[in-house]
Amino acid sequence: MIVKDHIQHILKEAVQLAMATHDQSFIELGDIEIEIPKKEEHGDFATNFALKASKKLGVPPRDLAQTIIEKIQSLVPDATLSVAGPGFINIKMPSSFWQNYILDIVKQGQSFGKTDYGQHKSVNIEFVSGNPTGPLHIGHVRGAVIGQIISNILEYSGYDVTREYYINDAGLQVEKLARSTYLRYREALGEHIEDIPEGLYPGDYLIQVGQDLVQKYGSKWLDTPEDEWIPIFREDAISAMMALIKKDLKELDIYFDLFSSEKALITEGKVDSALDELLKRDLIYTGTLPKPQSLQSNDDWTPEELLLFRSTQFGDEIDRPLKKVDGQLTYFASDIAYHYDKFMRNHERLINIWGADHGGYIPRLSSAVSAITDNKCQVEIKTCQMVKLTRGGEEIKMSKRAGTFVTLQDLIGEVGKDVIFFTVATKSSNTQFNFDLDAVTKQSMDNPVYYVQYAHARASSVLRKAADTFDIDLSSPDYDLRSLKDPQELSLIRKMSHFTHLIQLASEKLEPHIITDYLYELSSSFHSLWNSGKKNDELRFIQEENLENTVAKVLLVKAFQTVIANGLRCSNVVPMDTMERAIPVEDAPENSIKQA
RNA sequence: GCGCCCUUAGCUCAGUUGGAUAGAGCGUUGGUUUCCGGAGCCAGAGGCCAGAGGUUCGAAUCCUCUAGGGCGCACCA
Repeated sequence: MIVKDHIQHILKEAVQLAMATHDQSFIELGDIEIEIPKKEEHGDFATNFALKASKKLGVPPRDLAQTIIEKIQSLVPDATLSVAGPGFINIKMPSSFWQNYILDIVKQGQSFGKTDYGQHKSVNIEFVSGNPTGPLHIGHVRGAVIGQIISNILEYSGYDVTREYYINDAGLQVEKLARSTYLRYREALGEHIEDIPEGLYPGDYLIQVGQDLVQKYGSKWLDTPEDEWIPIFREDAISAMMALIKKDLKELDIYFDLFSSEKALITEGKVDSALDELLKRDLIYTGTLPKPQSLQSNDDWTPEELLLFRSTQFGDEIDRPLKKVDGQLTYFASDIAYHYDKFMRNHERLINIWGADHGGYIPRLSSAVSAITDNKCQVEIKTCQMVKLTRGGEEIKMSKRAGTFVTLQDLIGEVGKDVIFFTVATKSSNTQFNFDLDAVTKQSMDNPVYYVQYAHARASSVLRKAADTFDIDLSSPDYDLRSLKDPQELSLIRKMSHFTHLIQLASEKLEPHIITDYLYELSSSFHSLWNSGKKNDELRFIQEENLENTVAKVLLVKAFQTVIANGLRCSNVVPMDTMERAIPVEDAPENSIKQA
């Protein structure tokens, strides 16, 4: 049960009773919103309903609020209610309500926070999808983190989630990969290769692949024509690159349910049949594009006949090509087929996590998906801005051309997976932000993820100590929780209760930072309560002379630990029972990320 | 030139879909160890929410314009 929903239910009933009192026939008043006040003086829950409805009903807001309050009181006799300010209704639940709530949390354990809000709808989420032309790098990190956490959150919210990686293994880029690999192959056979030509992939990671191919084939391909070795080298290089990428993903604790191949889509004829579908709907024609606006008026421009999709019918600026002049399919064409394929696999929601640099591509794809699925499916595309990597205020530039990019491996080596996840997730995905290496390495002690981990470890420590000191049986059905009456304790429980609806909120907005921010705040309340135990013995968790109180406190700590652990798991961070695994500053690895 | 996104404390960012006195961390100033882990806690300073209009009981949030930054604008994926 989500507490907020429960309260909303009660409020709804109270409003209906109040309407009768005011002699109003039913009027459409919209949703009754419950909010959790920022200030605790404003109670556990609040609603602005009276403010919103007063005009329609012709009753002053405070009067209306008073009537509603009386009705709520009759439904929940032991709640404390008040009218505040211009007409807010503040609701404060009795201590016993919160005390009993921790039993719910402890009982649910790892399931606490899960709901069936998503009704087991099938969601497909596609993310990372880096080209199979090299290892993952800093440009992929945000999509990886956001996609993975959103997947976790959606699962918690009761969706059936399929994590999918789309491999762009057709087209020009993988051909360039094949050519680059061929050069490394010749190099491994003793030939001196000056420089990897402009436009090919110069990265060192292909050296090993070249050597492996010599092991596999010997000098067999040295003097053969291009069209014989290209397919071989393409396949072998792609699988080598995917092995690298999968290794990167494994280190981030990201596992995909499915890797889909663009090439397979084409060879299986799925692209052709998707285009047929669009043709049936009269959305494809052969025509010419207008002159691009980015060209100057005196630039050369020869219009060409192309196969086009009528994306202008859906608000796009121009119609978009499905085939190139030479008759080859465009990436767009196979992307339509790919999304159609996902739809045909019975996914009800299609989510894509993209870099902001693909923003211009959204209108054409979403219009194509709407068209081909007859509006049964709307693709949801979440873009995230690039992460700017800085050290000491200086930006670390990357250049694919020069091969000077920061790999994900470098980043993991320097700051660790948990730090990456938490740091990236804490920012809302559509803002630009600086990932400052100094801030997360030199001062790693102050890093938010350790703060949260420390709270979890502290809770674990209390539970260990309690088990050593007392023989506590937490399975006994009767607890006296009345000693949990301090405002700090009740406030902590209240915050724990927010977890479930924040998971839902995060799953609606597709925003991981809602969870990581929450974990930080919850941890802060716990650390604060802990320290209050220094001054006030009654707040100490373990009270050697008072078993009854200790049991209550231990349950509180257990509940707290449960919520933090669940939240960390959502954030793809493994909860720690001790802090030993954290990297001390002096043992941190040497800086492997150099200024370009 | 056109389109999308962004602008909140010195720095990095929140702000519960229009609510109550705009909040955290870092940095800074001061305090805090008899103790279940001090990687913690408590207090202070720091704001014209980029700027100007508008919408209404009420705006950081919605609309218009302006300034600054990011991204995109051919058949490359």
